[in-house]
Amino acid sequence: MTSFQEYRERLLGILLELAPGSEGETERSMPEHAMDPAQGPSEEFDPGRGAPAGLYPGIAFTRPPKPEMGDLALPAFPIAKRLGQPPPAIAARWAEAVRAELEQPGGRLAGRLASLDVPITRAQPAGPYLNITLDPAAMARLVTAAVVERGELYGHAPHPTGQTVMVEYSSPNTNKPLHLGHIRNGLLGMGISNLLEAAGDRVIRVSLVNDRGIHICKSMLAYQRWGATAEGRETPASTGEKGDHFVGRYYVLFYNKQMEEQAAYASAQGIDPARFSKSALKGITDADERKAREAEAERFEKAFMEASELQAALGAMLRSWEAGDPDVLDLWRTMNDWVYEGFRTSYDRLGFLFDKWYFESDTWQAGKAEVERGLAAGVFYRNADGSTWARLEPLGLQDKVVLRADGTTVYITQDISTTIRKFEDYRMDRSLYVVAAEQDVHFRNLFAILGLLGHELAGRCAHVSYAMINLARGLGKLKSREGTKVDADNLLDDLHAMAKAKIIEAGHTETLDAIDATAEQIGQGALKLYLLQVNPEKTIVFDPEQTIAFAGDTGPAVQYSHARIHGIVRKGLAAGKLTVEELEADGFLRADRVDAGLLTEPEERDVLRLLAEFPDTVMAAARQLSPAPVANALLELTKAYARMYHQHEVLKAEAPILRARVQLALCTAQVLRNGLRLLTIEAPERM
RNA sequence: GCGCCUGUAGCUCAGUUGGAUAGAGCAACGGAUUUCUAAUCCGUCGGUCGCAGGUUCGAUUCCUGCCAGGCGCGCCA
Repeated sequence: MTSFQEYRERLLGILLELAPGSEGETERSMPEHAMDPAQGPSEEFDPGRGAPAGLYPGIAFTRPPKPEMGDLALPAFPIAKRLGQPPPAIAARWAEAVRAELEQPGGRLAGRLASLDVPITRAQPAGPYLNITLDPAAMARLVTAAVVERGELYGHAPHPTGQTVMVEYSSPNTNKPLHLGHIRNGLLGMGISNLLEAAGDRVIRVSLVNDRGIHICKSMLAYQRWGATAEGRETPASTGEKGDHFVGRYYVLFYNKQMEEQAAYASAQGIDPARFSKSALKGITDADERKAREAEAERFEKAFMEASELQAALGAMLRSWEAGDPDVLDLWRTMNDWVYEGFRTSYDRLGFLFDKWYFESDTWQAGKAEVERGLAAGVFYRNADGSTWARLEPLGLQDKVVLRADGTTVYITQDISTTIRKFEDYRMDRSLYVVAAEQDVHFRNLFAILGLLGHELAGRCAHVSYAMINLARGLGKLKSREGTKVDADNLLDDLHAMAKAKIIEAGHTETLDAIDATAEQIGQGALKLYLLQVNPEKTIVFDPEQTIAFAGDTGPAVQYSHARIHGIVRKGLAAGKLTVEELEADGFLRADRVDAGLLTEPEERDVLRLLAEFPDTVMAAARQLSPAPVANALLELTKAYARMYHQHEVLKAEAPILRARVQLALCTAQVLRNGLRLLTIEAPERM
């Protein structure tokens, strides 16, 4: 069984042998690319390797701009450059050589061209390109057979790479519920993990929970002070809230109380805090004046923090926690358990999976030991005030605190030891951190510090950065404490309701026995494909009303195509156009009942081409560590399929064509399903 | 001020290690089908690829500078 990719590589090799100048030029062209030390490191982690390294490295098939020009194109530029001749002349000579071989199969290549699974029917020069047209019937047979044979693995690399990659994502805080930003993060993490697996890597999915630190103490302190009701302390069970929302409410409460405290402090000092608001600062046009005001704001903030009773209590609580105070630890465990229960519910709903959970509370102390090592090694130094710093200036970064003056750890301290722990646990070849771009500097610092400490693993770590989601209409950044976040659970509920309303409106309630399950799949499909079709480095502007839609380039449109294909098969069976005996267990038609060679309509060939290229897209996406190419390929396939079935009726066609079209539809459904699964989106069979 | 990211049609985005005439969706307008599920299809309209240089046979893509927006430059995480 040959895949289109294997076929194409074989064809490329043969065509290059027929290229002008190939006999004399090969020896000279080999060495310069054969050993390029600069390529070494990137090669090691490149999941999409296997590009044809022929006689002319760097030459590869492209696609002609119009289908009638051919199926594949080779640019003649590299050869033209080497031979010092104009590209069109090269292309013309090349095409002539290919034609001669086609007409006399016993020639130079001993009939290799003629023995290909898919014969060439035309080789034509077009300007600087050699355009190749393939036999459509053979092409259709090859592509459908590949999809049928590989089934749910179509798009996956045929061989494992032997590489193990860890992907960390989600990484929530235990004091606030998940918001839209976490969904983007989780989708990227899941998508990248799925893609690397498809490329043949072994992937370990981990979540690192931020379950300790001064910010966690905020919800704890708030609960300790204001969590009592007449009936005693309230709990998620007593209020009926989801655990993470319950704790998040106390986090917001702390914030609000501290704002009150700040207002009181300001008025006692005779200061108007409105002077320091974002809008007030923005309103100052004079640069010097604004700088002065910002400095003033900073001084005020610092003075308040020093005077704040809440801040002092927070610091005391953190020290108690680090000292192992049983009461504080008890409260901490109780509240964290509430949060985890809430998280579990949300992750299950979204389909996010993890192989391993790391908790900063388990690793932070080992970070202190690493700090001691760094001090001993002279890569860290202690400041006069007692704080400990990593010397990063020689590396072009700024020195970084690794231990506070009071001896407590900071964020990066525990990340040092967590990273080491991860490598001890899994000995992976590579460790990826899917974390927002706000933390670019943090990861540069982290990897630099690990390197300074002499850890070889530093070179195996990489930060997969992505941009944040902004809200349309000036709602601002998705931060939870201001209360302007887009809460994940609420958003999913809204989408579910919208999808359900649409099902009811369309009158599909009678054919659907699981309306709620389907509505959930569609609502999530809309959100997930919307978020995944844009490249990670791009900021997403989120407008719930305008951007989550069910028509056009959307998840539901992809799901709809998938559902309709199943509808056609159901209808074909019901109408006696197809029989159950013809269907294999995997859902495809039996090979001896189908001749895909009958699929020669232009719209059918468009679909076949996209099916053929799907594995390329998956590999490219894995290489780019971005699910976006897959999302966009699915949308393209969906549109091509919709055009096709609109123009060429399946069930009313003559029996042989009917079966060929059903098989093509089934292949399309398979690829849509495979792609959607890479994106953590479900593919309903009815909607 | 310094660093990173982004800038493509009115809006939201694609654009495959630099390749042929830069593509979708939405919106607007006009059409198709008493359906193989209208969550569909066809057509029209819409572009100085932020600006200016440079490298190249060839630049939306690579380099430099500038402009605009975002993020970061915490003993927060």
